[in-house]
Amino acid sequence: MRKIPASFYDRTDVLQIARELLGKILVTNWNSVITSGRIVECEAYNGVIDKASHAYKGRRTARNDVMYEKAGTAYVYICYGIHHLFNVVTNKKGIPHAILIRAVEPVEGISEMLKRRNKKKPDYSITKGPGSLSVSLGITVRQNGISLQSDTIFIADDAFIPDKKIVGVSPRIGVEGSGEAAGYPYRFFIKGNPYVSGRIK
DNA sequence: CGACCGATCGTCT
DNA sequence: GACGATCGGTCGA
Repeated sequence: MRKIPASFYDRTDVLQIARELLGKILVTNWNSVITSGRIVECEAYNGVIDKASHAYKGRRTARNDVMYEKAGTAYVYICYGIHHLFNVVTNKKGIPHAILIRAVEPVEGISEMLKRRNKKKPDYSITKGPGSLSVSLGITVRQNGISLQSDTIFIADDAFIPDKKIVGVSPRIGVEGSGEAAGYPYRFFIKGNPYVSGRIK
């Protein structure tokens, strides 16, 4: 199990990177409390030409500034006032590509996740959906802008690669208002995995 | 299990 | 002043 190198994120094809993120392991380590989960669902946001992206038409504000950072930076923002959504920045500095991690399957630290979620027993909702996984892994906007080469939050590769046959592709969730972009097949997920959010599994 | 709906507040217009 | 890259509870089947 090794930390994914910066070169993994520093590529031009955000769709390809999103596809390859499936099966990788998102790890957080706060004061030696480790929680991790295997990525089973993510969505690509294709920069300035993607109407569903925060950086559509080169939009740049205090919130999305980190999208223009170098590849392998964490972009975390608040949605609906309560939910912290974790994204990975890709491509060269100045090109605002990002991938939203939407769901993971718990690997390590499940009892800690239960504490953070205020639950007694594990169920599939514990890391299903971007807001939920952030609570379980202890991710908040405090991590916005930090490097995924750090030791507190990173993505690891344990050489597991999902078979092509079990990788599903669909339009993204929650972007109905984005015109044509709403239909783009930019969501990737592991078919049949119970932690995958949304309707299409 | 699906459909619906209210919560909640930072961000941008 | 309106609107989210959402969630969890409730209701009905």
